[in-house]
Amino acid sequence: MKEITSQQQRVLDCIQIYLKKTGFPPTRADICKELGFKSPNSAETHLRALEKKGFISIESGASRGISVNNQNNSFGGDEYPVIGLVAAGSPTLAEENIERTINCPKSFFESGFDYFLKVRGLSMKDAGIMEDDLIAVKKTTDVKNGDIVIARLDDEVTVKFFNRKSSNIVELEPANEDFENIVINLESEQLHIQGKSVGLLRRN
Amino acid sequence: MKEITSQQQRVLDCIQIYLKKTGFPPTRADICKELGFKSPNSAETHLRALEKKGFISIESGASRGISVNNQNNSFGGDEYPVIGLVAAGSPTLAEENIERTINCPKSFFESGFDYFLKVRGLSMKDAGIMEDDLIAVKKTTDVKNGDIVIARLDDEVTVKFFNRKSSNIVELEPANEDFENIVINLESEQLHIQGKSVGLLRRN
DNA sequence: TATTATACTGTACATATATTCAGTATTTTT
DNA sequence: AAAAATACTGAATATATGTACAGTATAATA
Repeated sequence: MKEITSQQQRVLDCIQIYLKKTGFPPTRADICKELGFKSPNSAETHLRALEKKGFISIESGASRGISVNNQNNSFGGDEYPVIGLVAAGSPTLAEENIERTINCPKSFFESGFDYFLKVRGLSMKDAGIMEDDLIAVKKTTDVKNGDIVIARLDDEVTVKFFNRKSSNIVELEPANEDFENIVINLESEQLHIQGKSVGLLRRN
Repeated sequence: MKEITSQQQRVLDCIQIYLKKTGFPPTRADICKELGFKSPNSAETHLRALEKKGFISIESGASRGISVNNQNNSFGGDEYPVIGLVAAGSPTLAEENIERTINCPKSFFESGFDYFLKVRGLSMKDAGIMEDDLIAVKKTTDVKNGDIVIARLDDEVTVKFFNRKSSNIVELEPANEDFENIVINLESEQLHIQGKSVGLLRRN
């Protein structure tokens, strides 16, 4: 699959958005209307280019005969990034990088979520969170005591139970007796709550 | 949503199969060809009936302007049953009943799977399997030592590690020191392997 | 019993739509 | 420097397609 240009990407996005919204592909005219082109041939040439590069297939003669060549053909689903968490045991340097993506229906985890976090270490073992498990993370700062949160301390990211002791004191509690609580004084230390766990995915 | 007739169901199925295969909805003529109708109006009237009953929406004037009204709009996915496992701790009566279904892409768990099993009890706690977790089960009798299997003994179903000690002796091992191994002599007792775990889903 | 819904065939037609041809201009590749 | 790809406008056209109209027949409903 060759390189896609920015305009071709716009057209491809347009097709997928239209598909999601209406349930069927757009016509050349629809694409023009959406992207501001004034000739249906503008859409046509982009479609031919996208077909040539393998991003879409076009059924000749059929109206709206465009299909997006997704390897995993799950429409309605979305690609969610899997972010690697380097050492969740005692938190070390947080090197967040997208390892890959997983196609998963939007509504798969009840309250919606933003990405998967790959777990390292066993600090949350007793909460049933094992090494290489994927935690479905919803980005939010609205967390309650007892929530499993993804927290950042300086450059270190960790997964722990959240427990606010007082207005200034927060404890991050592991679920493994081999690990110790992390006590944070908000006056002297910065705590960034990146989100909370809304689910878990494990693949053997 | 009113009752659907068998013929209307055939048309609805036809639309969804066509969508899955081509990526775009069928024309009236396509439906006729698929179901053996000789007049496009046959398809038309069925479509109108399906629209009236709320199963589909039709964009007036647009070719192939059919969209299926799926509450969870995830095409390409499938409905997988969730089966309740009554007490996985020390195995009790296996009352298998479909609690509900979950829409999930077919390829979500690598080797494919057949249903979700809802876990009761904490006998597999140290393997990261907690109460109410959903185990993705692949139906198979081909299990190796160390696999997490779904096994039936008489009318009791349980989830345990599989460990064949000899040709006649199988041990089912929990992952929780509060529980004890189940030793089965295949000569005197019947062991049915229903399948093995290929993944796990947890929703908070 | 009259009415409505279901389940079709068959014909016809306006229009929605793909697609080709003729240009223009810029950028990238060879 | 020539060729090919990109990125468009604008007009024209064959056909793909929705949709209405005219029938026929049976089952379900009021």
